[in-house]
Amino acid sequence: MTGDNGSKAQRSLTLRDYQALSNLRYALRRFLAFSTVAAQQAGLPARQHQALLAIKGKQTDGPMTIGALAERLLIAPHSATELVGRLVKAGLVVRSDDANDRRKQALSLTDSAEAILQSLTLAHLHEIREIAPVLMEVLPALDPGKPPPA
Amino acid sequence: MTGDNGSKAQRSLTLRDYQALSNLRYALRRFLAFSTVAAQQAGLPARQHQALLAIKGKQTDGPMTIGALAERLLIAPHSATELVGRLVKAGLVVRSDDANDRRKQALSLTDSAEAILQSLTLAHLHEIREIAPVLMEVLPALDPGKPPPA
DNA sequence: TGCAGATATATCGTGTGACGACATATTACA
DNA sequence: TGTAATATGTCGTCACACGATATATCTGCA
Repeated sequence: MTGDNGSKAQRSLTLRDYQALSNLRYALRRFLAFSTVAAQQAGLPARQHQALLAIKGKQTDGPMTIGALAERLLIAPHSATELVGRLVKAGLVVRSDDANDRRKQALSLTDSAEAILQSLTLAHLHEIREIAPVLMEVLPALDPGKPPPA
Repeated sequence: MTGDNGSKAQRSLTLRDYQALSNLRYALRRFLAFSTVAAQQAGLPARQHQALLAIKGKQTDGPMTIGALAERLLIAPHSATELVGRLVKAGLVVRSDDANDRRKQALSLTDSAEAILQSLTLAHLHEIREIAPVLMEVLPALDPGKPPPA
């Protein structure tokens, strides 16, 4: 095989395309690494922080459930079960039976979780103000239809 | 007085702030999930794909080394050693001794890796054109100095 | 009304991959 | 030259997500 697969046009890929994509991944990694470190300094694993944020930032009506959390975090429902189990054990989340559908578990944050999440969210907003310009710069470089403003 | 809350004003967080941050994380998770699935369909663990991209997209002169790869991927050097070991075993990367500093290992992609990476990069560029508008929309919502267009 | 299937959550064993601790090889420099 | 610093490698361990499976609850339809 020659690696020329013919099913898609590939002439357009230049070294700069690879570099731009690599730079995007690097920027994302740095943001995620910042987030991970910030969460761990606050005493919780990154996944647990994301879960708290997803519970707090729920958009639709009604309480957050295990299943909805799984969808938001893009993990399997039973993985969300385990994650929530760790959060409950850490005193950050409380489960309560949903009155309408007793299969469901309504999730809510404890005061402790609210305090930690507020602090972490402030830090993240600050960090995002640092990296947003980087993203705004690297994203257009990846779209040949919209080259960066000259 | 022009602007005001640019650096120190710590206005209290509203529910919208949490929602905006939650939405950003969700968008990032979807992109990373897309990337993971695409890589696995190409027969590669996500980390190995990222390593290939980092090697291919190297910006500075000279060959990629284990240590430079570790810095780019934000992992410990000995983790990069293990990662490269898996890549070599998979026939995607070749090590060669650096002539100038024999402690270093010069890394290069095999033809097979080049082909896979090209295909994956095309798919990623296409996906980014889909999600870039989402990011462009959610990012300003996180910066109080630049609220989103009503 | 009753029961099969769907839905929601929970449990257990497994596997991947990063890390800490430690080891080895090479280079830099006092 | 000897000693610290740098670069890479090895091994044991651990967290966490998953697949397979189990249980509880709800829904629809005969």
